[in-house]
Amino acid sequence: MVYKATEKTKAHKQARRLLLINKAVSQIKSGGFTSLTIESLAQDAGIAVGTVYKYFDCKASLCLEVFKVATEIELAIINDISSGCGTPNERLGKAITTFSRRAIHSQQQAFALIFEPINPLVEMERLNYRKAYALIFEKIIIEGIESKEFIEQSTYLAATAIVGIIAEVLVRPLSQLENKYTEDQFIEEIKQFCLRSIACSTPYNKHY
Amino acid sequence: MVYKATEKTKAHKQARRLLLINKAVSQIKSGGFTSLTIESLAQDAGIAVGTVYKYFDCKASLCLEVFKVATEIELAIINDISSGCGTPNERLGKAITTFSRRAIHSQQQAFALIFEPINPLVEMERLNYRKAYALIFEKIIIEGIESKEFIEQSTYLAATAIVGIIAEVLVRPLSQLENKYTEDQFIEEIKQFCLRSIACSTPYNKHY
Amino acid sequence: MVYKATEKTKAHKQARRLLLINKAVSQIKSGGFTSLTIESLAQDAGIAVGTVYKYFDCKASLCLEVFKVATEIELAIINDISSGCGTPNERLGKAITTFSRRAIHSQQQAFALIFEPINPLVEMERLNYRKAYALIFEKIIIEGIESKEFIEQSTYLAATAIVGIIAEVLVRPLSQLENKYTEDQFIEEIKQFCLRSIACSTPYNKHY
Amino acid sequence: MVYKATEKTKAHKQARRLLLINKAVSQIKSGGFTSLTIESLAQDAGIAVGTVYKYFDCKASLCLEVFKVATEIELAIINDISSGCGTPNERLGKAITTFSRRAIHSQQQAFALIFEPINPLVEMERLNYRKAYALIFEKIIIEGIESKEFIEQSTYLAATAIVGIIAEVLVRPLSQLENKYTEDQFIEEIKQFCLRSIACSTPYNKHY
DNA sequence: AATGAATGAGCATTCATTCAT
DNA sequence: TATGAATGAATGCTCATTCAT
Repeated sequence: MVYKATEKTKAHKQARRLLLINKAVSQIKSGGFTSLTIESLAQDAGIAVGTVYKYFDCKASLCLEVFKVATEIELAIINDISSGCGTPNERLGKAITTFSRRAIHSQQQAFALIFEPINPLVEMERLNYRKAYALIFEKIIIEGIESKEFIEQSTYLAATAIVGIIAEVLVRPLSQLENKYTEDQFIEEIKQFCLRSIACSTPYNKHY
Repeated sequence: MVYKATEKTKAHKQARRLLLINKAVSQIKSGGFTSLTIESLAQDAGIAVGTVYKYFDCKASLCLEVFKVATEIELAIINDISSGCGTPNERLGKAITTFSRRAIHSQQQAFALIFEPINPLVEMERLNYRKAYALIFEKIIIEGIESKEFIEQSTYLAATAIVGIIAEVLVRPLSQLENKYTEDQFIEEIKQFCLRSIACSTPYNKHY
Repeated sequence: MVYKATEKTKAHKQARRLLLINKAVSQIKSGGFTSLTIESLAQDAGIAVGTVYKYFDCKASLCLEVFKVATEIELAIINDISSGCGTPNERLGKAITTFSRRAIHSQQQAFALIFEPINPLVEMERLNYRKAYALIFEKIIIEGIESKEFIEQSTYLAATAIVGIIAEVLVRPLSQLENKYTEDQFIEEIKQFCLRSIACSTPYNKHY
Repeated sequence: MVYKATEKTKAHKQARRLLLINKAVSQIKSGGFTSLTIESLAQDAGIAVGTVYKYFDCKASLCLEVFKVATEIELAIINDISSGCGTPNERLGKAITTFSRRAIHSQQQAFALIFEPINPLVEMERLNYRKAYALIFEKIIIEGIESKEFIEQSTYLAATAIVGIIAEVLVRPLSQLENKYTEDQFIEEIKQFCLRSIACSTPYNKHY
């Protein structure tokens, strides 16, 4: 009986945690981590300020959880694409375009997850997240190297560079795209840039 | 006489401004813009809080000034290298390695100048600064395309990508390098990655 | 149960608000709005600075509230007298003497409410307050004109003038009365001055 | 020789004082005493901040001087009119309309001189200024009482009330006139209101 | 377990006044 | 005498965290 009650309690507690995290994710989606305060979160979740501290030690660890959940969703999406069928070249291209498109369409969230300084705890986790991303890209790159589709290179650098390019080109401006290109054209450009470097494929039939 | 006095005064004032800016730069070098408060700056410079406001309207414009001074130093260095002699390939390579090396050695400052959100005024200036960087790289890239050393491509994307790669790989971690590589090796890797994409040169005699 | 708790909480919150407002009123009574600072108020109420902001958005809205509460008390008193029985002449006379007496006895508060510049929000409210005052006086004046007790005239001007006279004669000096007259005599003078103008009644049996 | 030099110096000093006072008057004309700072005044006069303190002990006494000069100009104008020829009724009427017109046309200055809280020193002087005004009005009123044009009354109250009415009706709103009346009509109304009370003259041929 | 009121350190900014040159 | 750079106390406001109920 007691055990069961505890079980129930635990489940309830976990549900509350998730609710809080989801609400927090919503907040960072629209205003970044800056807009996330304990008070606004509590209000949003319909609970008291003090209650938040029953589920999270302090704001830093709340942010950490929020960061983890949000990034894991992104990671899973990219991971799915990467594990799909197709040549490494195709799969890497798809991963890059997907990542790019998501970055454009959730620019504020992408900015928060990739750039926004939050606290040392999160910064450390961000390194892990970047590593995870890199690992996904790296896996494809390694396969491509093995199949001779890609040239020999530092897979760590290549994977990290992809993130850097997309972040710099699409996320950090937190603004409009160059209107010289459509979204599709721009994403295609980015893909080509990355693949030229990794696959060392000379592009043809492209005119600027 | 009066003229001289004014001259002297102006020089003195400019000297004090510079002192403050330098002290501020020191602060952002070790703790980023976050650690820069008017009080800490005043204390650091051995003056009163109110005195800071004799030299700067408000904190926002102080930050702007600090940002400008620090970035202009960086820009000038890269610009010098870019305008030197050598083929576009050589010059772009040199620019990339120089930028990389400086980023590694003043990581906290590089982070502050490239990433740290400060205030809208600085963010606008940052766009200019990024454009200036891109323009330097773009100039070489355009020359390279004209001399057929580089392939046809979006020079805007290429230039921006360079900044993104270096930022992501070297600056954002705000941490140690992968110990697999020496600093020199890593920088060489970055250069190769960028040049492969821009010059589409197949690397040879490289072993990983 | 929950409902009750909310009720209680609300009542408590309202009580605290009132406490703060009352403390603030006390402060303006002795030193005007100038002497009212968030810190002094907090200290006076025995709470922390931050707590004040649980009850009021900002200092401006606190001042507005304080202003409203204090003026509404004054308005209600004058209004009661004005709606009482008696001829317009009698009622207007009573309203003027009551207003005068209160102005004398809470000179600093009267000054704060009528003259002291505070902030745009309060200035706007002050216009409303003056309008409300004028309306009370105007209502009696209009009745008096209808009953031919008062002559035809600009009721707006007449009502405003009453406030002006009392303010100038009793409030603004922020000092002692002419010792030539007793308080009662002086108030009687003011009443006669106003009524002569409004009712155009030639006074008789008065000796100076 | 020394004596002469001192003379010259004194004259020079006096000239500087006047320059400063005039500049200060200009400032309060456009922005009230609030806008008058030692720094803005020094800049306006083309001298150093510290120099201002060679001519005035402190800001309070500067304000006092400025207040005195500005009010004395106003007083002189009203005084001229009051000492002119005509019956007391005519002269009082003229004084009231002149005062009113000046108040409307220099509302900001009128506000500063009549209402704006500055400092205890000035507040005391303001009482003198009001007394001076009252004295001018009083003189006419006393003459009118002697000539039986005006009824017996407290001349102090009557004189003060005039100031109060004009201040309340024209100055304090620091805004537009009721658009029901033209400026001339409104001033005429005010005159009539005052004269009805003081001269106890039943107005005729007026329609509202 | 939940509440939510209370905390208080921390920061940008203003301006009359001083004093060494 | 004139300068003007320097002073520093004072104030409104924020928000993560605590704790009595």
